[in-house]
Amino acid sequence: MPAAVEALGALAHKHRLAVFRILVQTGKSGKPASDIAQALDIPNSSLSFHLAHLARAGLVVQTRQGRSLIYTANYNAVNALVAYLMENCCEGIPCSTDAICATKPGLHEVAA
Amino acid sequence: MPAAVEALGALAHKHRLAVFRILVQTGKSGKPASDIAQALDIPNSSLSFHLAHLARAGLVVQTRQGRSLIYTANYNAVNALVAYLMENCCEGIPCSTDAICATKPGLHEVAA
DNA sequence: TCGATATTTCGATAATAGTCGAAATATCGA
DNA sequence: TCGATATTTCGACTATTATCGAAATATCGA
Repeated sequence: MPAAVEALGALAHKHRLAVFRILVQTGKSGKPASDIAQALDIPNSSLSFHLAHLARAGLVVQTRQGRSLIYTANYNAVNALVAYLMENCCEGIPCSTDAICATKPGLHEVAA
Repeated sequence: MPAAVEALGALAHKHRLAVFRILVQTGKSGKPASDIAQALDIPNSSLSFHLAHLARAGLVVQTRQGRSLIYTANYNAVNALVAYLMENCCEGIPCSTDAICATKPGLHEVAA
């Protein structure tokens, strides 16, 4: 799963991790790039680079709304990542494998 | 939490992710460096670099056993990472925050 | 269509990370 | 103590990633 390396690499940066956490906390309504840039206080071109990185890894989804591009966290990507990390954990000793968030019907589902 | 960036960065590499997953699957008994090197087919010096990276990030723990150094996965580090990623998720809409593995009393606990 | 707003792409530069052979360190058994 | 085994540290090189200003693209309202 080279996708897992890409997702982890996308999160392994101060600014990108901050962006992702903001979007996780915001929920399915998402935030425009401008709001995020203001929150982080970095140049637009730098933010754009990081948003593209997160999107390429499937961790965020971009949708246009007028002149703004709205970014939303993809919770399922995190679930998949954790499932992959913990796959066949611990020589068969039972572990919780519950999804962290978002995959239960009726709760804030986001396209995978 | 710069520790989260460090942990994510430690996992964001083909070889280190493979090492970590092997140790997750091995459980608390752990594996010596030599076994891991053989499984991955990379030079000792390269593996040593990656193991040190994982250890620095708190994802694996090293203990000596004779001439061998045994490495063990630290499940709690992953739990902490996921908790941090999903903190205050989704504008208060309820989410599962169960630990993935290893923090329940009686099940394969590893020092944090 | 034009000017303003929102965001991305480009290009150059600076910084960090990965690779691997060779030498160093630690432990063991004889 | 000595030779063998297990692993790490060092050093030099290459490759990848981050940064940010300036120019390009997309959308809107008038």
